[in-house]
Amino acid sequence: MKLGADIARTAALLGDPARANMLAALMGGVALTAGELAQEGGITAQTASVHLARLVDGGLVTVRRQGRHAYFALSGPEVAELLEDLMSLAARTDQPRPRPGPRDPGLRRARVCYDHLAGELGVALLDSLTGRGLIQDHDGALVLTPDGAAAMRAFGVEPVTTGRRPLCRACLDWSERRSHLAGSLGAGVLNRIYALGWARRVEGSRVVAFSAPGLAAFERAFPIT
Amino acid sequence: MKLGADIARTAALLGDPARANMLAALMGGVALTAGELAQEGGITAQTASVHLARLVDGGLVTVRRQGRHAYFALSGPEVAELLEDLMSLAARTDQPRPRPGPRDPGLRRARVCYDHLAGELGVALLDSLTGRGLIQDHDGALVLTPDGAAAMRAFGVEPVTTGRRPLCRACLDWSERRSHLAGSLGAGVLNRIYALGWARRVEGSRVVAFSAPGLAAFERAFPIT
DNA sequence: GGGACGCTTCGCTCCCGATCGAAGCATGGA
DNA sequence: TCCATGCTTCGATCGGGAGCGAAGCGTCCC
Repeated sequence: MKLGADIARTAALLGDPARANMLAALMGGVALTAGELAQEGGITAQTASVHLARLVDGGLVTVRRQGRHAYFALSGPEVAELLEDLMSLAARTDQPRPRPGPRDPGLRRARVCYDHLAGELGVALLDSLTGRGLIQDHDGALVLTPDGAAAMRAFGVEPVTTGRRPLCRACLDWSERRSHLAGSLGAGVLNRIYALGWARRVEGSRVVAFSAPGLAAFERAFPIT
Repeated sequence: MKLGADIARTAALLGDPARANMLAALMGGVALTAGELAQEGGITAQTASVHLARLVDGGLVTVRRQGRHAYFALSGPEVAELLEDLMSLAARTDQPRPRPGPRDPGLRRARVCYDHLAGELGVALLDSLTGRGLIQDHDGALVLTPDGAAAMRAFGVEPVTTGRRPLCRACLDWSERRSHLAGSLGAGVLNRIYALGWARRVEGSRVVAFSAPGLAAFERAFPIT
């Protein structure tokens, strides 16, 4: 049975703490340079270089070289989802839970999960959409209703499915233990939130910082019924 | 950023070839003894014992001791899905594809994916259900229609959602590169197929062997439209 | 009870790979 | 042109853990 070798080769890439930390940092969705990732992993630049080469070789990460910098990013949403699943499973597993979620209140409140909104506000977003019948939740399978498509267009997001990526997808929120909205629609909503100026990314962190009026507008647009 | 440590700890468990092979063997859905798993992993009993203890400790595998035997099984469908995702990602990654799927024709034809049907027939099953409007596929999110629920009851499967597990779920078929039906409904259908005597498990393998009349009945029950 | 069998624990060896210092090699700016 | 910066390659060290032989321990069967 050589079947497990494929699993092992990929899983081993995720099994090193330094690499896992670098990948976790990349879940912010932005590309980072080798130096930044070395710092994230708590290792020197030489070591990081070797690790990153292996991640690229394994297809988990893509690299784009610009001048004397090398920018690394996750190779796609599937990788981010795999990492999220691993975190979920690891959290479920730890009976003596050493860390019931991010300690940082900002991270718990609203953060980026690859390219969509996670945390309390991410869960609230999906709750609002399902509560108003704009998205139907069939046992974890999310379906955008016609009303929902109209509402999304009114909000400024065109509900189109890009490539093989699902339009809606339930992503288990690692801190909230409930689902938030992923998929291309989730990415579109977050982009729209940026475009409307309701929130912005905090430099060097996964935190999404809402302004006071932005938060009010968000709660008006996605009320909890 | 100690966040990656959780990922690494769990992923490292999957990153060893011997452990990965044992887990792959457990994807057949049946519990196996430590000795059988040692053989699957290509290692001695002592080494397997250590590996299995770590898998149990990591929450990926459960153990049930009966007499002088110890039966091991995956701790749940999430683990099987994680393994399937890893295989998918590894297959996508390998540009010079050394193995475009299982070489065994029986495995390609019909096999067990934890507790539901995979392979050509598994894909055909879902194709039939979606083609006849019994299941709607919204970008990978599967929804059983009222007609579908009636058809399932007529077939002898009660479409109930058990616990937190989704009723329908699209599971990317590793050999076919298309989706087949997972979730509790997928498990129910396979159980019904066994109960009807259409097919049976091949001892010590993931192959599901259909009898000639069983295959004919299957194709009559789930016709390709 | 005695022996066979299955799993686990102990002790030891050995190898892979993670790590870093130092050097090499590009790019960009002065 | 010369230096600073960022990334990569080379060489060497070192530790964790995978592996097995041997022994221990519980269970089943005669």
